[in-house]
Amino acid sequence: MAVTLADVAARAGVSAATVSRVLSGNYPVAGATRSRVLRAVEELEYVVNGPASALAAATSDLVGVLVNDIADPFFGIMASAVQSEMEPEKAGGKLAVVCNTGGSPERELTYLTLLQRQRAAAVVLTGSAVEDPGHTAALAARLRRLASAGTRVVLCGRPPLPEADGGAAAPDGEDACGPLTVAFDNRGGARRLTEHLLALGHRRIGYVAGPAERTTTRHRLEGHRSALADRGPELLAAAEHLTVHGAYDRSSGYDGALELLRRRPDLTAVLAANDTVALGVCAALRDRGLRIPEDVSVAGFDDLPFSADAAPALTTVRIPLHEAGARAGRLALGRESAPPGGVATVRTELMARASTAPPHA
Amino acid sequence: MAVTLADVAARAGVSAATVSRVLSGNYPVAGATRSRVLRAVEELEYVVNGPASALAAATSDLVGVLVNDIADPFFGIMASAVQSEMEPEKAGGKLAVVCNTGGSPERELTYLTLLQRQRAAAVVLTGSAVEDPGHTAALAARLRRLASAGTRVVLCGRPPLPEADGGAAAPDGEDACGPLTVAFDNRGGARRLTEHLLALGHRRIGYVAGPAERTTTRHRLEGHRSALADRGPELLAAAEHLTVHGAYDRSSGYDGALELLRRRPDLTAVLAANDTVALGVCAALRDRGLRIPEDVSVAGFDDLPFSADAAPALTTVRIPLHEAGARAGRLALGRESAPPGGVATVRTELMARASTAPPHA
DNA sequence: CTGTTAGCGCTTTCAT
DNA sequence: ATGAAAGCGCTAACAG
Repeated sequence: MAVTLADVAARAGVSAATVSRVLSGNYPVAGATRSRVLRAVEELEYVVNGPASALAAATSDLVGVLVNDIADPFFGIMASAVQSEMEPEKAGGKLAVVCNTGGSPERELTYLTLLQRQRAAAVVLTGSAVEDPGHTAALAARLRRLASAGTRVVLCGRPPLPEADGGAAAPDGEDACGPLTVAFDNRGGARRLTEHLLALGHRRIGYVAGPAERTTTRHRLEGHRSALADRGPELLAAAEHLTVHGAYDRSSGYDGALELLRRRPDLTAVLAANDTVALGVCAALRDRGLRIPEDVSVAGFDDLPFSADAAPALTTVRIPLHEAGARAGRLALGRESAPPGGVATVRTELMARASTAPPHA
Repeated sequence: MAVTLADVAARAGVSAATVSRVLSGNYPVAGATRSRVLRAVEELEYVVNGPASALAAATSDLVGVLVNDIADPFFGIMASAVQSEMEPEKAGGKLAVVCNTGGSPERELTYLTLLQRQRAAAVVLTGSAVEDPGHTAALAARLRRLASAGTRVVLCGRPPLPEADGGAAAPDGEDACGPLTVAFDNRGGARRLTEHLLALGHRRIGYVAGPAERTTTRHRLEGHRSALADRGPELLAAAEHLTVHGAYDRSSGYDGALELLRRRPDLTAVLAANDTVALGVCAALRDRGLRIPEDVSVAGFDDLPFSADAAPALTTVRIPLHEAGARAGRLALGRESAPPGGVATVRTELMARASTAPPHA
């Protein structure tokens, strides 16, 4: 039915092997032959049969990128950065495909199985991990199997897998190093952000956190609290009551801010889990008749494109998402050597803008 | 190296054929045998070799989703809706993978080739098409080849392919119907939006349009102008001077609004290519000291999640992106019958909110 | 530099 | 209901 390698070979008057060599370009072929083959390919509109070549070569050119929420630019930026390294037009180029887990651990596992089934060349897992022991174990097992099947595994924006402690399987000669990781300094960023607020004079700071069970949520919260703790134990003590949890979306920010205001109407600042949440916080404050930053300061996290020109411009913590994604992509392709220890931590940077100011009272 | 079907067969004491039948579930197998096989699969942690099965069966379970900008929720919402119909956990389930073209026609073609190489079960093209004759022809050819190779092709959020007129190839018995299409009523939406502004009393309405060569841009602009034309030729005549083009992003909105203000400082309303652009327009207006909607009304298009609780809430045109994406997904799977004529047009709905009001003067 | 020859792991008639 | 056997289209030694 479809045109095959053999058809091209026949047309060009060469053997199938020669056509294969021309197409993969990793073997010397005479110039004249090569162009004859290329012409036949053109004329026949031949397109390689991916599955057949993957089967024969025992590798495929698929690279999977798992994201928690494909509708969130946080992930979109990373995913597009990963793809930007793939060069799909080139001969050895890979096809980066993004898979949307929706934040569901089961779906994450499902996609990993599917990618293993496709014998993907690499997989990049982006975004925070769920901290459930059962899931962590299942995930680690899956990733180990992927790795041992020759698929490169890279973590981007999530912490390295916890050490496989316990007397499970002894390291059997294999190099037992976990997947390569591009981690974000969420803790340090959150810490500097809170210090910024503290330096401005704020003492009653609300925190609208992300989902409780995710690593990113925990790290940002820890950074926040460590800054508080340094300032005085009473601030830390009050923090629990000034923290609410929600999803990483706008409505959690809205609801969270309202809840915080109910608990402490004299709040002078609100920190949000991320920029999207921060926008929800702003909306709630505004609806309550509070001005930003005159009455309440607000800050986000991530520095997504819309943050800089929100009204007022949002103070936030910049994560170089594009750079991180691109690096993860290069690691996935093996085009960049592994960082020492397998973990690269990317810096985060405080972006102090108009949404934070000294408290009024 | 990896566990194969044969290993499972050996372990279960059956033939490879039986294991295959159990796994694909489309053939009667005795209950006892079946569970024995399943147990062997479990014990061996067997994962099907996708390429091998795709080669043998001449089909794969990949479904490609092409998007213009993966960092834009407009596409993210559609892509996630398409994926939501795939049931990757089920036996016959597909693996939906999204490919980011970045709006580049070449890349669109590249991805289509790659997907054809993978023998994808279906491909869904989302978002506006570039209206370049050369590219349109190349695209149509590619899609035709895909379709003839058994890949289902669905268009979502873009108009049906132009009729292949001219004396090219005669319809040779094949049913010459183009790809299935889920189109948006951009024209009608834009028309109603402009009528809303006109009804409010606005007469000097700026328009920050999208990239000139895209179908979506053209359709929205046409809708806008047809409403203007109905109100009076002088309004239509002024429209040209009140239109600027830019990308579908926030900064084009910002720059576009500034440019419009330069041309007509007495503008009373600005229509934006989409909600993201509208936010940029708002920012520019605010920076110029203009209040929304007291001094200038602003409206967007798409009704993305953030629009409802922007400040002020954005008047816009709602497109049921999720429903559209889901429908495209079902069409791609053949789980829903084709609409009459192969084209389903989804309604758009005016969402009049706080960012539009009668002009002051 | 190019052709020959085996498979890669699975699905699918065709028997039984 | 199950097994045997013939490919699917390509790659990769191995010759020449």
